[in-house]
Amino acid sequence: MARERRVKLADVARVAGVHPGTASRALNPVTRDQVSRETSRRVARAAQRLGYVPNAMARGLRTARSHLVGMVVPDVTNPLFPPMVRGAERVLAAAGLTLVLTDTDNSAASERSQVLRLRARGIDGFLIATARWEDDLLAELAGAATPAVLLNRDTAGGRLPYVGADERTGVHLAVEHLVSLGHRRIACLAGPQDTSTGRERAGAFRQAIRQHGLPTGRGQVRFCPAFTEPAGAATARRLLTNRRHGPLPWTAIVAGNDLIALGVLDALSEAGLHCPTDVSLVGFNDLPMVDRVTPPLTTIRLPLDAMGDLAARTLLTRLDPTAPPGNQLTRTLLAVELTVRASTAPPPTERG
Amino acid sequence: MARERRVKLADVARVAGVHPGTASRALNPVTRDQVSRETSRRVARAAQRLGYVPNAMARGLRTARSHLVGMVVPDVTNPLFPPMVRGAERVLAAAGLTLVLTDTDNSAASERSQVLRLRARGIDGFLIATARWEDDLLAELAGAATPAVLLNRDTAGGRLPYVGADERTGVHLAVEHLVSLGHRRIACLAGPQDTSTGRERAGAFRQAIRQHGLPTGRGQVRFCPAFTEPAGAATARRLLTNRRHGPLPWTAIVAGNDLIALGVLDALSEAGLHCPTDVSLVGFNDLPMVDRVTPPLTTIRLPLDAMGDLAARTLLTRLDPTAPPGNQLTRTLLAVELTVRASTAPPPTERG
DNA sequence: GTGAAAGCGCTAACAC
DNA sequence: GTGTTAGCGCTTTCAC
Repeated sequence: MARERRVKLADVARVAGVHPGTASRALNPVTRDQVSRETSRRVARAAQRLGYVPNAMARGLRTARSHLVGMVVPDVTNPLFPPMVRGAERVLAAAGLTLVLTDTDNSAASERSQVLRLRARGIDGFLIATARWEDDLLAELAGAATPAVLLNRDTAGGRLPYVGADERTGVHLAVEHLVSLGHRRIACLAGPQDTSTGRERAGAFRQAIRQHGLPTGRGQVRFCPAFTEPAGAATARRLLTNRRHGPLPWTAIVAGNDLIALGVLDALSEAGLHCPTDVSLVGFNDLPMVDRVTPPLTTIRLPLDAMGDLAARTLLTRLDPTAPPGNQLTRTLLAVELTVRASTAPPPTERG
Repeated sequence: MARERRVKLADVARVAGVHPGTASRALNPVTRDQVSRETSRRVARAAQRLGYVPNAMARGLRTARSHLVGMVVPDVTNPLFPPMVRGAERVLAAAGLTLVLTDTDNSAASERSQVLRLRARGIDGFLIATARWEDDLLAELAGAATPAVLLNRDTAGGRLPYVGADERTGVHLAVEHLVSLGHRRIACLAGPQDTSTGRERAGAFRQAIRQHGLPTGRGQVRFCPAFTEPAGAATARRLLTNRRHGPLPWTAIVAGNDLIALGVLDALSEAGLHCPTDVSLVGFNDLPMVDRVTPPLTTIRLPLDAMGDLAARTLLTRLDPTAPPGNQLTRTLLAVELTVRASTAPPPTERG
C-alpha cells in the first residue's frame, strides 16, 4: 500500500526476465498452459514479490469487460433487499466480479437514469429487483447486449430470466393455515398491482379461496397503493369502517406483505379490534423483528439470500461465453415456508 | 440500447466534422471553453444524435480515475447500514461517482481482501464503516494514496477523517432520562470494546454515572462480545443470575445498542422480570421496528442518512484536487436524539 | 514456448 | 481554436 507508482505488468516481466506478453500469459489461468512451467513459476514469483495487482481498467479496455455487475433495488433500507444483495455479492465476488449497488428510490425515472449510467460504465450485467409489471426500460434491456436477470419481481414480457419466490404456494399455505384454524371468511389486502409480487399474491389468493370453496364477497380483495405500513393501514381502515352495517364480515386477513400487515395491526387497534382474537392476520416475507411485534406475525418466509445467490449464478452463466446456450430464459421459483406465530388463531365463535 | 457497436468519440468527431481531440474538449465541461461556441454546439448535437456514451474504462485508463467509490460495511443486513449507504449513494451519484458496496461479513480478513480487490479496480476512494479500534488495515490505508473516510466507527490512530454520531451525548441523554425518572442504580451492557462505538458508549456511561453522583458497583458495566441479540441476551443473563444473593442491584440498564437491548428483553422475561415495571431499558440506534416490540424501546436515534451523506461529501473534498487543502483530518460528530417510548419508567418503589 | 507489435477509446501535451 | 501525436496498461494476434 505504498504511495509509489503502482507496479505494472512490464515491471513484473522485467524482473522475471521475460517479455510482457509472456508475463501476461503466465499470469492468466486460461493462457497459463501456453507457457513453460518454469517461466510461469518465475513470473508468478516476480509478481508476488513486487506485489503486482493488475490494472482492471486497462484490462477492461482491452477485453471490453468491466467485471462490474449492477444490482438495482428500489430501496436498500427495505429489509427485504439486503439479504438478496448479500447473497448475490457472495457469488459475484467469488467469480471475480464487483457488485455495484444502486437504489432507485422507487422511481422509474431514477431507475432509467441509473441503468443508463451503469451501461456507460461498461457494466457486464444487471441484477434487477425493481421490475414493474409493465416496464419499458426492461423491455429495452431485453433487447440489449448487456445481460440482465430479474430478481424478486418479474415483468410482463417474460423476455428476461427471472429468479423469485414461489409466491403462489406461499399464499396457498397461508390460506390453508387459516382454513385449518376454522376460518372461512378471509380477506386480502394485496400489494400494488404494478408489481408481479402484488399481482401473483392477489391472484393466488383468489385461486385459493375458490379452491377451498370459501365464500367470496365485495371488497374481499383490496389493493394497497404501496408495500408500506401507512398504505396498509389506510387500506385496512377502509376495510374495517365498512362494517358499520353489520358484523365484521371477515375473520382473517392475508396481507400483501409484512409491512402492510403491520399497517393492518395499526388499523385494527384503532378500531378496537384485537389480533388474533377478533381477526387473524398473515403477512408475507418474514422480515426481521416481525417475530417481536405484538402479536408476533404469522408470515411466509422467503429464501432471500438464496434468491440473490441464484440470480447471480444465473447471470454468471449468461456472462460466460463458454456456457452451453440452451434455453437461457429460465424462470426459477424458490420454495417458501409458512412460519406460524401468534397473529393467527381460530376465528371468534359466532355469537349465538 | 441497440445491439450494434457502441459509438465512440471518433464517430462523433467524424459526424461533427472535427478532430477527435476537439470533440473531447467540446464534450468535457472543464475544457469546453477552449473550443468555439459553434464547434462545441455541433459536437454536442452530433453526440446527442448518435447517442454517444463515453467509455468509462478508456477515460479511466487515461486519467487514472475510475470514478468508483468503495463503501465497506460489516453486514448489509444490519439495518444500521442501509440508511448510510443510501445517504452516501445519493451524494456520490450526484457527483458522477458510482458506489461499490462490499460486505465484509464482520471479518477482518474479508475486509482486507475486499479493500485490496477494490484498490486493484483503481477505486478513487473509500468509505469505511467497519473500522475496529486497532486496525492494521486502516493504518496502512492512512498512509496510502487512496483517500478514505471513516464512517460510524472510528479507529485508534486518528489518521483518517471520521464522520459519526455524537455517542457521548447520546449516552448522557439516556442516563439523564433515567435519572429524571428516579433511577439511581443503573447498569450498562456495553458493546464490543474493539469498536469505537462500543468504547465510546461505555466510557460515556461511566462518565455520566460519575457526573450524576450515582452509585457504582461490581459488574455495573459488562461487555457483550458482539452487537447482537444473542450476545446481549447471554450477557444480560449473567447480570441477572448474580442477583440470587439479594435483590436485583440495578433498576435500569443502558444497552450498547438496540440489538443488545432486545437480547436484554429476552433475558428479562426468562428471569420472570418485567420491563419497565421491574427494570427500565434504553437502547441505541433506533432501528426500524423497535417502536413495535414489546415494550416499545426507548432509544437514541442516530442521523444515519446524514452520516452517509456527510461522509461522502468529506470524501468528495479529498477527491477534488482543486479543493483547498486545509486540515483534512476532520472528525465530525452529528447530533443524536433521545426517543422516549415504553421501555423506561420510574423504578419500582423499594419494598418497605 | 516466447517475442514483437498493434490497439482497445480516450485525454493532454504540444504544435500551428 | 483546432489538429497531431503519444500513451495510459493490458491482451492478443502474428511470427518464429
